[in-house]
Amino acid sequence: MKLKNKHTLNSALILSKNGISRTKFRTQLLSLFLTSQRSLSIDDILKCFKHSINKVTVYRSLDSFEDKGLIHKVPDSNNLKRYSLCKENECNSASHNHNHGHFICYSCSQTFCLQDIKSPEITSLKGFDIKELKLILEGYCRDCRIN
Amino acid sequence: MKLKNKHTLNSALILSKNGISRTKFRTQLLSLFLTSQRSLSIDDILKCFKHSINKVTVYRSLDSFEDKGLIHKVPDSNNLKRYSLCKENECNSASHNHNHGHFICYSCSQTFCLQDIKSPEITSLKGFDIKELKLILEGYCRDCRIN
DNA sequence: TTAATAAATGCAATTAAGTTGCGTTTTTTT
DNA sequence: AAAAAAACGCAACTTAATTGCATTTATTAA
Repeated sequence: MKLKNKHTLNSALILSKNGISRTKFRTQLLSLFLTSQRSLSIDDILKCFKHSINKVTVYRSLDSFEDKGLIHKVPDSNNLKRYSLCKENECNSASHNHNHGHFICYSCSQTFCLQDIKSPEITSLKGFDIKELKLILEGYCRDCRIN
Repeated sequence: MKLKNKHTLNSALILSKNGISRTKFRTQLLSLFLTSQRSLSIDDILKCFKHSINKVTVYRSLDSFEDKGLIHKVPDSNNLKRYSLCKENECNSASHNHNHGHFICYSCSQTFCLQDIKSPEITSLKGFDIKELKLILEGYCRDCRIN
C-alpha cells in the first residue's frame, strides 16, 4: 500500500479546520487539487477517480468546498463548471476575493489563474455600480502553443 | 394594420445586404435588436414573440446573424446564450472584432456593451499566446442600482 | 465507547439549454 | 413559372446540472 503523501494528510487537516466532513472522498478530492495545482472540471475529477465516485457527490463536494472558501469557480471555454484552489487565507466562508485574471487555452481547455495579472481599475463608468471585475484571456497555453 | 416602422424596413435591407433570407421572422428579429438596443437571450426573444415562433428557429437565426457579422455573443450571468447588435461596419462574415468590455447586472441579468471600456494590453505574460481578451464587469446597472 | 444526531453518498428521476434529423413550407435563383 | 436552396416546425435526443429519498458514514454528546 502506498504511503499517504503530504497532501493527503494536509487535506484532512484543512477539511476539519474549515468545518467540512472528513470523508474519504472529500479528503482525496482536496488532495487532488493540492497535488495537481490546476483547474479541474467535473469530468476531470470523475476521470481521476475512474468513475468510482458518483457525479452527484462530486457536485455537492465542490459546492461545499466553494462555500467554505477552499476553491473558486473559474471560467471555462465550454461554460462548464470548473474550479481552482484558492490561495491560502485569501478566501473563507464569508467571502471570496479573486482579483486575478484567468487564461483559457483554446487547445486543451485548461484554465489558468494568473495571479500576477490584476483586474484594471475602472473609474469612468457613470451610473453603473461595479461590484466585480473579470479579466479573461484566451489563446494557447505554454504546452499547446505552436513554436 | 400598423405601419411598418423605420427599423422593420431597415431590417429587410440589412438582411439582403448580408445574404440572409428575408423571412418574416428574421426581419422582425433583426428589427427587435435594432429597436431595443439591448442584449437579448433566447428567452427574451421567445417572450417578445409570445412563443409564436419555435425555439429551434430562434437558435438557427441567431447563428446565422452571428455568422454574417450582425450580432455577437455577450457574456451572461447564467451562462446562457445572449447576443448584442454589432456596430455597423465593425464586423462581417469573415471576422468579429469586439474589443470592448461588458457589464452584467446582478439584478436584471441584462448585459451591456461598454464601447468606451477597452480591454487592457497585456505584455507581461511569458509563454502564453494570447488571442483574445475579455473584460467583464458585474454589479448593478443604472436602472437597478439602489440610490 | 456508545447512542443520538447530523451530514454525506448513491441511485433514479427530473429539469433545462441546446442540438439534430427530417418532412414541409417559404424564399431565392434561373 | 419552375427548379434549387434555404428556412421552418416538430419530435426526439444529448448533456450538464439538480432534486428527492433511502442508506451509509461521520460527528457530537452523554
